[in-house]
Amino acid sequence: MVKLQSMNSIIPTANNPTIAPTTPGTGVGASSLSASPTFSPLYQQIKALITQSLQSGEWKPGELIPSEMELASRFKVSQGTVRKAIDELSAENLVVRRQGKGTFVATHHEARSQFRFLRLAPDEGVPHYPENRIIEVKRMRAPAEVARLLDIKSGDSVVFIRRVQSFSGVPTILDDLWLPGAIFKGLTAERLNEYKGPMYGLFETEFGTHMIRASEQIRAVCADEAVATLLHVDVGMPLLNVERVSFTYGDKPVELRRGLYLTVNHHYRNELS
Amino acid sequence: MVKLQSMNSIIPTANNPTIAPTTPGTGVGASSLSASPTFSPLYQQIKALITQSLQSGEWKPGELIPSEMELASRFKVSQGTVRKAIDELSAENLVVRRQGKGTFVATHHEARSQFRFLRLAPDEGVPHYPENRIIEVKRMRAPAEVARLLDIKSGDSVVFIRRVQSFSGVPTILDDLWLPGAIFKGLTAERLNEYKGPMYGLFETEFGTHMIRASEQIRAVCADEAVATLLHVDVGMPLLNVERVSFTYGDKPVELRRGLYLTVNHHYRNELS
DNA sequence: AAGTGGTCTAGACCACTTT
DNA sequence: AAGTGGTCTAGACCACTTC
Repeated sequence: MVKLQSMNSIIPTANNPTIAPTTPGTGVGASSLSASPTFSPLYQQIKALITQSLQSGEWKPGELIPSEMELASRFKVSQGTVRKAIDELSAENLVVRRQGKGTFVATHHEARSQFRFLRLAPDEGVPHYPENRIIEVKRMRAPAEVARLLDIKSGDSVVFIRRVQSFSGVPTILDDLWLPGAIFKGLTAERLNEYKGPMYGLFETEFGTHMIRASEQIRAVCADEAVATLLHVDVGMPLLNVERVSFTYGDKPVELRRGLYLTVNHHYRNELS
Repeated sequence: MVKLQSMNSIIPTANNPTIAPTTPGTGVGASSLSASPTFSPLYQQIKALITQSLQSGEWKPGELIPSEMELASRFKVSQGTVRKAIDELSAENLVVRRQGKGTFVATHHEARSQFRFLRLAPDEGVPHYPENRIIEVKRMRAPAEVARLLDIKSGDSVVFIRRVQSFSGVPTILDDLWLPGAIFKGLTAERLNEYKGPMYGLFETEFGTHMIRASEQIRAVCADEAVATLLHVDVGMPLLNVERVSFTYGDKPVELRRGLYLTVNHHYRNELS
């Protein structure tokens, strides 16, 4: 009996993993492995395999993935093991489970996930999505700092976007974005302007790049003249400076964003738990 | 056979719940319940019971709770059901599992959880805990806004604390705190000053109040004269204004905190996922 | 060796959705 | 009725810690 599933290195890049079934019916669930330095539970390996399929585009955002039973039979493990793998993927918002329907690949084209990456909420009333105005779109060579954060080479092509978002007509967010040119070919101001809805939805549909997580650093700054003009505020107005790096599958950085938030009638909301 | 565990209202405040065991050996895991409007899975009820014991102080922060087997036998359910309940409590940071040792009640007296509620990190170098200087401690009557957020009556007694926290001698955080006087009796500047380590650790040990989560609203503001003096910065310096309400078991608010963060060499870190 | 949590399986039934 | 995920149980073995 082959029993190799407890080595991390076992999972190959090829399609047919060496994960072996365990003797069924006897209750010998886990294989008889010795203490190995790189122990990885079966469900983690299954999780990695499913993630690979997500990354490779085998199942696209919004699509239904195979049922737990189907995956269990594909990977030759029990349904419970697949379940535990999907549990974690669901907790990380990579997939969404719907009882009675199945498990779907997470997508940004849903009201449900609209506010996962937009933390600015009104002081009064219910959150709603801002209006979008594209100020500028251009291609440029990546400055050293931008290149470092996007994990590309200094001088590589990047797409620069500047936009202003407004709530009920009041300019509130000034965003500067830098995107790797290699991924976002053909991104124009027109495309951004005609597209209604969250930008990450467009990235997902048009450029096959699904953002799965982001890391933000927040500081307080004062508006300079250029910023003051765009946000219709006085020079010196205190603003939140939110620097974000967004990642797609495989923890690959694919967006750098510097947002300036006017927090007179809004606040950045965060839950600590 | 009594089978009532699927009604939310079944869990009494008394110690002996009406959760009934299911027929063992037959594989009839779930009881034969009809669709009930307030369906609550067994493990959720177990979770609620464990939370009650945490809240009542049956098991105090840092202490070992009974093993899964023991809890399973106490509640007359399978170990797997207890496990699922504890899984969630662990995910919510109410308890900490340690393989081979047992499950412990979460405590703020641990390096592990020091930075769960302190999100200000240095731009360079590794995070470390700030030095503490208590500026003022006094009892006062709660203003309307403070009372509202603490869910007490306007005019009720509250403890007010002002402190400055410094990193490597540089004043960086000015905190104003309001605590319900009824809970924090006998809290003095001396106690706060002699105590080394996180304030939530002191609250936990000395006042039996364990913070489990907090909600923050962040804005950008400018330093006024009083603030500028305390933080050794110029008037008008942009600062993060972090308003926090902290909760203990049962989602009861027990702390209101307004922090002003100097973000010249530090930033507020947030992971979006 | 004994006890703890961690993993894995197998099988049953429940709740929900679609056919 | 059939298929999906959700819950519950029972039992086995593994990894880790303590005695």
